[in-house]
Amino acid sequence: MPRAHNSSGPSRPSEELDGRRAAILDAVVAEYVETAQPVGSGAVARSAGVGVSPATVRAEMVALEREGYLTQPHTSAGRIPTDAGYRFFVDHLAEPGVLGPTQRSQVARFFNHVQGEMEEVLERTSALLAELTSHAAVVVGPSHDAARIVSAQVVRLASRVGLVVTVLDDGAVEKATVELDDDLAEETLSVASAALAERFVGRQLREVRADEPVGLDPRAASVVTRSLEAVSTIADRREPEHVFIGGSSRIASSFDAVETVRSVLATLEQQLVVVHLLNDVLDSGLSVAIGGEHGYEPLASCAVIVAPIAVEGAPGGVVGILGPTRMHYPEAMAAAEIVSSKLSRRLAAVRRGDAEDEDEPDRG
Amino acid sequence: MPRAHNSSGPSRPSEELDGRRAAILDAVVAEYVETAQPVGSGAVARSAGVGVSPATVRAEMVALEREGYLTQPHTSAGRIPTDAGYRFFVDHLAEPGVLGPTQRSQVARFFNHVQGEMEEVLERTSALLAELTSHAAVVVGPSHDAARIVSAQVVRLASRVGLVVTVLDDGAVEKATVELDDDLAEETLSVASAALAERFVGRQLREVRADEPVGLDPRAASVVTRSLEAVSTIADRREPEHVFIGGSSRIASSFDAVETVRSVLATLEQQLVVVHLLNDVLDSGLSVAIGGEHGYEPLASCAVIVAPIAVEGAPGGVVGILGPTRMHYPEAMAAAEIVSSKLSRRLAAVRRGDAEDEDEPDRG
DNA sequence: ACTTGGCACTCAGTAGAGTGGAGTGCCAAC
DNA sequence: GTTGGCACTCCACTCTACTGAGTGCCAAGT
Repeated sequence: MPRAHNSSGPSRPSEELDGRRAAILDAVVAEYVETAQPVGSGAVARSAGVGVSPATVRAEMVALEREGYLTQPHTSAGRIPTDAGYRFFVDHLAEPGVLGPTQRSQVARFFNHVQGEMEEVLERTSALLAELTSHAAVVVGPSHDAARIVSAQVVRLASRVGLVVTVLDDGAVEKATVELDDDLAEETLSVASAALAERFVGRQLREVRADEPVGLDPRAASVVTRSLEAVSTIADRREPEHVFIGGSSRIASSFDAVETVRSVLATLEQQLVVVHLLNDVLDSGLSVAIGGEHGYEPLASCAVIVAPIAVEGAPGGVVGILGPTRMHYPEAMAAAEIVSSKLSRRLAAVRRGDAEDEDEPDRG
Repeated sequence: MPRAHNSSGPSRPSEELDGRRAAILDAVVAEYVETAQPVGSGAVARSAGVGVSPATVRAEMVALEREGYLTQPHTSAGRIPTDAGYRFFVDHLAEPGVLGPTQRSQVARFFNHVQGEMEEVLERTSALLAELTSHAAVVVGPSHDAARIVSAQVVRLASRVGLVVTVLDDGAVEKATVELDDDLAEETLSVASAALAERFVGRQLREVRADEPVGLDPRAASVVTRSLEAVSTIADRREPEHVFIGGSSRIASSFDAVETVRSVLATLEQQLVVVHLLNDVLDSGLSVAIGGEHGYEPLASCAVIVAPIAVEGAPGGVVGILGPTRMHYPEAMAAAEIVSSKLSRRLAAVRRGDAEDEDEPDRG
């Protein structure tokens, strides 16, 4: 968690940098994030919190560069933070971000008014987070891994087409088409449906495996067998989570190299990769992965912010922000934080069967 | 439908341009699509099918510019086709495109091997079309407007949470959560479920309206009422079609102005807009909308190619390609054509309950 | 009556020179 | 240890000149 930086005071305990260098790094990051221009010693010396002359700043900047926190695009230019520089900033310098009142009320309004099934809520949440931060946002829903089947049936769609529909206790619905014999009696279908239910309910999807039903009309048994096959296939193939990506067009505004834009977008298109990325970052215990810290080459110029969703204590997915390393970290982290926590409460409330949880009025 | 152009011969009947001008326009389009550079009279004169000197070409180009088919970036540059120029090219000059053998076998292999529910097939089809054309691709699934409910039930997810699940005869499944009274008996739920089924089955989703159930245990009646409400809400809100967009990252490669990329991507994010766009183009009877022809400002530098999906004669959605106006129209149109027709057959086969329709082996 | 080669002209693009200025590293003085 | 001074570097910008692709026009040719 970020700690407050000492903007003026005496030396503050720090893992690697004395107070002055830290303040200079802080100033460089702040300035560079704002202007996107290399920051010179003059600007740093002018900035509040650094009470020394440009010459002194220069000497310190040389040290910061030697230690890997800053870099120079060319000899006679100012400095730019390296990934390590941003990392130090995030870990030791950044004050906890706060959202503006407009944004806060936007979040409150959203969660007070949003309705619909979980998928829709997650989708719209990703759009909200993108809007809040002006970056691309990702929301990964809770895993269905542990969900149990509460209902299973097979219904007829057309004379030779049936649909197996299973409902999971987390609200997910899975379906699979099965071929039916042409002259299958309605009654036989009901028998098969009942047999399916008996066999499925209470189990997890992936526990469903093909076996030979016994003691059934052979025609019904055939339907059951096919249904089992179909369901076990989808259980194998299905992705365990739903991924929703919002605001990916904002990637275009974040980078000026069109090739970077393309490769980042291409990566976002691979939803599986995105899920893995977020989970990797989460597993590593970080809330931010900067530049190369996650091992994903095409996203080397991106920073990823994650915040876990927790539904009643259990991990329930993750929200993420994907932007350039030159990013307003505190604000973005605050946004991820508040959205994930609100979303967590929301999902828990839905699961408990509460109506709306009006904890905060939306003013504004 | 495109007709063959006369690459050398005598005057061919044309709506607006005599053979030579048409040939020149053809050459300009072909060259510009290839090189992205303004095309000069020299290059045109050199190109096959135009047997005149650069001076003559220049004179004709002045005419073509006056008539609105060509434009000049600046005085001493070559010419670029206008939207009208592309339009004439598509309508009168372009030879019907053919896909390369690699692409053809790619399509065949795809449709022979793809499996899963319709949503998955559509999603992957959009990726296929994007891959084939190197442009963004859109697939809009069949409308659910006419679908009838074949099954409806309410199941319990948690003590106070129920889920209404309706299955439509086109294979779609809709769901809506309902709040349950805390101590609702299992049996009452079954009664409500049965009542729901009785009331729903055979109707369309939007025909479901709240009314007072009679002759029921009041607690079951309350469940039914709430379920009716929930379902009629989703019937109102739901989008009538599923939209799948593939390869949107390719937008980044198509334009060099980053602002164009951003605005096109932002438009693609609004799925509803995309559906309307495609349907508008389809309704206008075109298979291609170039530049400003569709009225969508942010896509003014794009061309849209559409091909309807027809399932057993009825309209069943649409596939689309979104790229820059400077595009290989014949090939893209051919790709849209073949994918939509294969997809149409595929969907019809699923509906009939056929297994796989192996009409063409995949060679290579 | 077209077509064509010739010709003067236009103008984007490039290369080179020059300049300004932001920023640096170093050093001597404080 | 800090600072002002200073020489230096080098990007960014401007200005100029030049090239060359391409044009429009016109008079001569078929």
